[in-house]
Amino acid sequence: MAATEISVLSEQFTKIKELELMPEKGLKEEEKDGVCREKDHRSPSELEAERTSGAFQDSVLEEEVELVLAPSEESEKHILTLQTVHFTSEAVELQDMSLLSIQQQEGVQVVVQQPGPGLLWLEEGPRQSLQQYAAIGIQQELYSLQEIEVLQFHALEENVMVASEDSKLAVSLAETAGLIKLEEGQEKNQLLAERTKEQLFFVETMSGDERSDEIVLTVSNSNVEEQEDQPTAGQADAEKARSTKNQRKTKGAKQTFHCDVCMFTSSRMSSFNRHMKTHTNEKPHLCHLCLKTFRTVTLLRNHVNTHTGTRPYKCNDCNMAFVTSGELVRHTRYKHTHEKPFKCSMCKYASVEASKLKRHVRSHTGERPFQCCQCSYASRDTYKLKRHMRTHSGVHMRNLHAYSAAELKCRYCPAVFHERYALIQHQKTHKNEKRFKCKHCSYACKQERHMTAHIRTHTGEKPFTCLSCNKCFRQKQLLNAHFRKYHDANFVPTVYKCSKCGKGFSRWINLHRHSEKCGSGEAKSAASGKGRRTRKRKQTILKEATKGQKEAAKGWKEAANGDEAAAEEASTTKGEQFPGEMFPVACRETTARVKEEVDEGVTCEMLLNMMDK
DNA sequence: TATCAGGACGCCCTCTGCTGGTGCGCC
DNA sequence: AGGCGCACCAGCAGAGGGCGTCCTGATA
Repeated sequence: MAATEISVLSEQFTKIKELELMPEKGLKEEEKDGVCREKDHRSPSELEAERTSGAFQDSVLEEEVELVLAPSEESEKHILTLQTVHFTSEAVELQDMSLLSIQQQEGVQVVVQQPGPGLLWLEEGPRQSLQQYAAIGIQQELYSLQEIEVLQFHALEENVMVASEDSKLAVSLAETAGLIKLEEGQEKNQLLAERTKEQLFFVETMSGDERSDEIVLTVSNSNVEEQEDQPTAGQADAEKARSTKNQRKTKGAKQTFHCDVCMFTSSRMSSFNRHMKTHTNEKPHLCHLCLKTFRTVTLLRNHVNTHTGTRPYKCNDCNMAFVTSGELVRHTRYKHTHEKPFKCSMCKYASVEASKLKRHVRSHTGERPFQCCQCSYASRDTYKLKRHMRTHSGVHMRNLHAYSAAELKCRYCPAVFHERYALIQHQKTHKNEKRFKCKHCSYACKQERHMTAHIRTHTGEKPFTCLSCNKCFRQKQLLNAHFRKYHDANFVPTVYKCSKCGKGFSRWINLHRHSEKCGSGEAKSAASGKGRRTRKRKQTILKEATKGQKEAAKGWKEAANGDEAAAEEASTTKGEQFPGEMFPVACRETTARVKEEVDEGVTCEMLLNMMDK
């Protein structure tokens, strides 16, 4: 193949600094957000740059350009990074040059159009001159970008004859890269190889082909001085943010702008520009009430509304009001319409918000992405991890005991603190208030559920009935403990065993009491064993329970078969065989539950298994 | 360019279940 | 005195509801 001859012309030259492209299938090196980038494929050493070295004089890298080529509508994106350089020489030869025009916006964004096949120029003013032309190559040997699997770029040191291996370009480069030479006369665009700083960059595109006839370039506004100076962190972010990878598709098609900092893409320049501001710390809008700053006027306005209490969006169904319309819509769904558009595919759960469904799904998958850094605990959402972290006091110390210049106000009273821990402790004094007071006695407690349970000591209500033995309890946890102990064959009780005499105790405190007199240290073991009286009693209960289970199961089975009357009769009459007046009620409820589950496909065998447990 | 509508994320809360400790009274 | 059941309580964790805030697509 013949080497590419480069004709370079302008004072300002746009150099292809780096090429990143999405290759054909199977060549992907990295794929993110639909963009696959080919990285760092260097040229072979024998590349010979036959170029217009004289045209390159004192070139200076000035602007960085990134180019995305869109060979097809939606699929692959070819990304180039260009840099503009300046040339003192105005010796320009335009023959064999392809032309690209660049519309520079605010010195940052550049969109490339293609009036001609290959030359690229900057459209900085109303009048274009050769000095503004940036060269992108051309020559006789042309290659289709679509067929380039590996692109390699070399910079040619200006005014230096091709001598180094690095500057031996094009042909072998192309060969190595798998370029396929196009026949002369085939319609094509070509960005030409360019020579500067011992690197020659080139990229070739096809023209007359919808796959390549539109290109978008973005030029950063960085300059040599900025590059030499160490920018501040914010500046660095901003500069990085300005470096984008853009894409322009076929005529009339949408452009896509890619953020180089995050995975954001947008087809709108305005949205893109607005997004880029999120990568800077620029917050020009100041709240005159608290001096807090905001990125946008809208955010400031919403914030000021929190000061003034202005909540323009009022709920028609209740007295709630909100700052934004979205809040009102969401509130309406939660409180009034109960519309839950996000439905779980694995259960009946539905939620108002997508994030809630996402969180819920983790209960199915078991995913626990939030790992505690101090123990093996992992949670399914951030809040639980945060709540868990309170159990690690060292974290606790750093977060809670640092001095806070800002006043930390108690949410329940006017008290103010400067230490978060003090605030929390103070607020606990409010929370620890025993707000629930019994109207029958002097008992008071902090939790309503405890008061509910306490009230039952006055009313005698025992709403929790054992389905197996009909024993009633005031608290569900007591019923559960009872059921495990006497009706669950798989239940293995914890036994606290005296290490001296071997006697077992069901509770540690009893062992402790015993050990004080026995002279042994208390030991905890899982050995079995109960008092004789207890064992005998348990055996009796189990015997009765087994009988009751069989009868009840019969009723359930009949219920499962659709014979509600028989089920009712079985559940009630058989239940009367056992002491306690609540069994029939409980059994009826159970029968109803069973029927509901039968409707969902639970088999009789499953029910019997449930009963056994 | 400003604004609206809606999504995404995070925070905080409640409800609930479970476990374990403690104290008391009865057998 | 030992054994046991019950009542009460604290603490942790699972699940989900509700809302504040920020961001973005669409549009006037």
